[in-house]
Amino acid sequence: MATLGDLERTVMDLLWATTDSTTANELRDAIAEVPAPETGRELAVTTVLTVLSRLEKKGLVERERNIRPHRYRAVTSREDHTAELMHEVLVTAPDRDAVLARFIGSVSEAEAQTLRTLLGGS
Amino acid sequence: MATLGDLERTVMDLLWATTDSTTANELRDAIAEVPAPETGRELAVTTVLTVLSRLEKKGLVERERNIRPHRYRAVTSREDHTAELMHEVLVTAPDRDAVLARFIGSVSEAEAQTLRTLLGGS
DNA sequence: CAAGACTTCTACATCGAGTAGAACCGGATG
DNA sequence: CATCCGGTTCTACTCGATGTAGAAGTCTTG
Repeated sequence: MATLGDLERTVMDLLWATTDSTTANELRDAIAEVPAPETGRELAVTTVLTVLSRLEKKGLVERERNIRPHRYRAVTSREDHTAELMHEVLVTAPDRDAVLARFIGSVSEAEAQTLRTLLGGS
Repeated sequence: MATLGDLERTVMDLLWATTDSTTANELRDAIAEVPAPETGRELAVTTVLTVLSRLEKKGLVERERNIRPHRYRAVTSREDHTAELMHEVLVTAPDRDAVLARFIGSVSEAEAQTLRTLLGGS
């Protein structure tokens, strides 16, 4: 299961935050703005590029290589990715129904309502 | 989010497989029986103990220290643990409803049915 | 073709996890 | 009580993932 490090996570969050592609430089600047990193330090662009390459290898990011400042973007939406992860977790247990039962108990009433709607039919 | 290594996972699976507590030695033997590890090798007991300590630190395992061969057992059931993990994943995304929508689409019809039943009321 | 922008290579530190020997501890036993 | 032994804790080493970035290589464009 693809676990992400802090920086990788930050980058993905930024990529997920926009629909269009971004360049490594733009990302470097954006990262500096993120509140999290105590001292909103400026990372070296190469650092960002390394992370992007790793994320690309993990299949989470893809880039346009034909144009010069390569442009990167997330392969899947954050929602799809998250849902996929949840499913991966679900199938690690043999008794899925039992897990779902516990899971239902952990979501808010509003979310339960959403689920009822989604499951609507038959 | 508590990620487990292969051996840690194997140990948890064994602990989850039984309701009563176990000793490090019993676990060492049980691990040797597990098919997975290519060569069902015999690990050193200290290895098992180290893993158990780490799992204890992670809050997944607890032990009886008063008796001599300490006896270990999982703190929560596999189902509870898995459901908890799923929830942790869910809340990493801002738009939970959207994630749930995608998630519902990824479960089998049988599981969807289970969910309908679980969500029953109102 | 040279300069600057951009990318890839290489490298190192840190951390989690697998693995286990060395040292330590507490109860059984002569 | 001194000893022995199973059992536990300490210490340590390796390996892979991740953060981080300099050095070196490669386009682009004037």
